Amino acid sequence: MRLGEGVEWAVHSCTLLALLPPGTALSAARLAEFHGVPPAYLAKHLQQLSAAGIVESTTGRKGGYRLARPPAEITVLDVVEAVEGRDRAFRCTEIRQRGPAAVAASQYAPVCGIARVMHQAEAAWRRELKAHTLADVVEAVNRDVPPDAAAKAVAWFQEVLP
Amino acid sequence: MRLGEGVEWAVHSCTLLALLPPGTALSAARLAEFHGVPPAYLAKHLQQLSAAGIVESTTGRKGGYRLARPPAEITVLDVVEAVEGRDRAFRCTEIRQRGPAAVAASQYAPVCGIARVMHQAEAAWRRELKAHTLADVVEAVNRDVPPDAAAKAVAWFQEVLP
DNA sequence: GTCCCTATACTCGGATAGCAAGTGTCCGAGTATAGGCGG
DNA sequence: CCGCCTATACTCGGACACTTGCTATCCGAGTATAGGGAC
Repeated sequence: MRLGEGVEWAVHSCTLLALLPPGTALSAARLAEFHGVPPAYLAKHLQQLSAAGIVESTTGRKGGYRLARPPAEITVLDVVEAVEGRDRAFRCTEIRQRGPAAVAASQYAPVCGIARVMHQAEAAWRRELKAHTLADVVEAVNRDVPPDAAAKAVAWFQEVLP
Repeated sequence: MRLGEGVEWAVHSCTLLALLPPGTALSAARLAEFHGVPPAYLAKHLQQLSAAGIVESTTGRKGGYRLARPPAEITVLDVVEAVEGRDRAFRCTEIRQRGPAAVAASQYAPVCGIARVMHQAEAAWRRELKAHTLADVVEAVNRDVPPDAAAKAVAWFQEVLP
């Protein structure tokens, strides 16, 4: 099981967007520059966040991305699902209904006992991600970020913002 | 995020092996036949289970696979990790230490706040899988399996076992 | 009848192709801006 | 000096290659078995 790099980039980008002053926006190129990742590829994931309604995009000269809702109303699960999709990681192919012991489909219980366990585990994973909002993440980052890095970030903000 | 089909096959196969009379074994070909899956590919995953010490293999004419431990001492997590690997799904690439706000590596907190959330969620997933043993799965399957399918399975057992 | 030997058939294990999805990149359509021009 | 218009530069969005890992398969090494033969 593997999560794509885009998940990490998306959560970091949303965290940065949460720190933006109201009324301002950051372009995909700026976000990529700040995180040291390929601009074109990050743009792809920002499009997914935009399609999911998590960020809003404004085109034109001073355009860019900004959060579509307050950070406290965006969960980490929202961001992860926007990038990684809403499909389940474990896909039951109903192999219990195949082979020499198979009977009519109507005879089987609605969900396979094995799939039930896997789905319970995934539900726990989602529940944990849903319990943390972007506001929580911002708070944690503000508490852990090195003072020097924070100062550099503020300087960079003042440089790139109008 | 996607789990490979092998996970489903492996758990089902282990469940079937848990129902075997002591002293008997099932070959990869028989397991594949019972589940209606490609024999050669299932064999690959059975090899992984064998390497992980979950099943034991005996070669030769009446050889095959059998559980290496009692079903109550094998968790679903053991099986999943054997097939899917023990690596974390979320891999933190430390992008917080890149870009214009980067400072010396020693300044940063040991784990990124974002990675911590992702790891907590994965820990919840693992905890849930670890809470269910093969014995639990066998019990659930015994409760849910259609009576006709159980009868067919017993007949198939008597046909293929010596 | 019993024991031993050999040939066999079946087993696992690793090495080998094919394909889908994630990864990475590019260019075109559209828009708010900035400057110049006219009034 | 003020307002309008146009050209510009910058933005997003979707369409196009490439690499990694999952999917699928095959063949070779090794062994317990089953049968036959000798004693």
